[in-house]
Amino acid sequence: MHTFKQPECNSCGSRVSTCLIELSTNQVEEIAQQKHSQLFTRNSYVFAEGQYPRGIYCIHKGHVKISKMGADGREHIISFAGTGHIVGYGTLLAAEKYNVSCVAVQDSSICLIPSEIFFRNVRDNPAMALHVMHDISLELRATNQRIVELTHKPIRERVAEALLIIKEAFGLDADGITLRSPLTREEIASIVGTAPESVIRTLSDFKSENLIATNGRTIQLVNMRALVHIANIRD
Amino acid sequence: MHTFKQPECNSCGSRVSTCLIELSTNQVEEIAQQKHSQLFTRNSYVFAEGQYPRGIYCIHKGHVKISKMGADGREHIISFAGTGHIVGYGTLLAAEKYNVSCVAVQDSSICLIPSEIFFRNVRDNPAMALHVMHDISLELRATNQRIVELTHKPIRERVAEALLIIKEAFGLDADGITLRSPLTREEIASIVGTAPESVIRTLSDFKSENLIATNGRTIQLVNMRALVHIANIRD
DNA sequence: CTGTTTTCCTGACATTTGTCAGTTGCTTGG
DNA sequence: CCAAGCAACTGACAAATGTCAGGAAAACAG
Repeated sequence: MHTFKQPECNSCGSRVSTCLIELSTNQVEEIAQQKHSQLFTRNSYVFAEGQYPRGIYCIHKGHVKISKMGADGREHIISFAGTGHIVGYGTLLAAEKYNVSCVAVQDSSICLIPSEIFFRNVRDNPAMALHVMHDISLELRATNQRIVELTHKPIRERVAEALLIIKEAFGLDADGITLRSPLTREEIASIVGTAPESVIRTLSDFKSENLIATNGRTIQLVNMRALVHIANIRD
Repeated sequence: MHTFKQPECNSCGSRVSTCLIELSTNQVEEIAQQKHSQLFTRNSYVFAEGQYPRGIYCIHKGHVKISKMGADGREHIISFAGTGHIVGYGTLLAAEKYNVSCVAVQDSSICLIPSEIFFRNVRDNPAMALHVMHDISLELRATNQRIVELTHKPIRERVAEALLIIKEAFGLDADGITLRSPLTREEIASIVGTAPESVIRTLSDFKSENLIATNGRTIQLVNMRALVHIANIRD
């Protein structure tokens, strides 16, 4: 978690997949000079609930989870972000302490862009401002969706959906079925909002129905179509 | 639900409690001329899931619920908005169909501000843009909070919390304890994310513990401090 | 490679919550 | 003001999920 060779902003995925696409070459150059880059190992905190934001975080390489402590002391994973994504602008714009934590789930290289330069660009650049609003609004939509799913779907459906969420976030191996995910069963339970045992049991069911195969922590999606059907998505 | 005497923008609460506070007198005047005002009776839709947004809605007087259909066909109430609030800008900025519905829970007078004029002001007025971002970010925070509460708290805690949410949204009568709420037990269940019977049972418990009193649909918060404690809020 | 630790998995059981049926009591519209 | 309809409430039961304990397997550090 110490400073290392700085990633290049010009070749960074965040340049093309986020609101930073609205900036000129000069403006990106300015960010490149002011950013702070760090390597985060698995399970180390990028930021934590209760801290004050100091800027926004560009994920140059790797994956993080956005999570939050429940009243029962159990973690809930709200979402994932990976290479080329930006996290943390919501809280910065709300001018509040973080109410979620951001934790690396793989060794990840992540840059902090200080608040000041972010705000300046948002204020001076309407296209960037609209882009940010657009992204936050999409996040809000996804979160609303999630509320209803977590509240009204039985565990079997939610576990199937969690597998699809993991696939979206981490992708598949070359074989086209093996999840590229470092997540433990407990972390999957934190997506689903249940106990690890319930996840394990449901995965065992899926296995005996030949919908998935497992090999230690690794999961293979054998019958994706059936999983989509079970997940009962209608969006 | 037909056109009627137009409310005055200049004396409207939305002028002072929302992003519209950032606009000049002239700009407000322009909105006043372009807005469409309607009276919505209880249970009538302001907008519905799946429709395309045509602008943002200022609640001049009344209350609405923001809700969403669950996969099980049951309604889930995500939030409330009342006099002086604006709803619907998230979806407009996301440039998507509504993924939530907005329904009047009381007879309400609500104005539609067309997309075009809203976007023009957001684009030309950085202060307004920042204000909008701020508000959406707060909404996102609240929604994240809600996810964890709904997923990790038992029904008793969630019902207590729902009573406090209703108090925040609708306020109390002059006696300082009677909820000014038109909500049915089923609607409360839709906040809590459970069956109406479970809500009724929990309310009966609260009643026998002298935390609340009821009179038909009406609820009185007799021991607020205890309810806050049961709700287990830590924010 | 090997021992140690963590995670995965299973079974039995307790608890919570949902469902169904039926009664009572508001409340609302003619 | 009265009647019809809807909402509130209760009890008994079923189903889903959480909890606890223990063994097997995998991951990891040295």
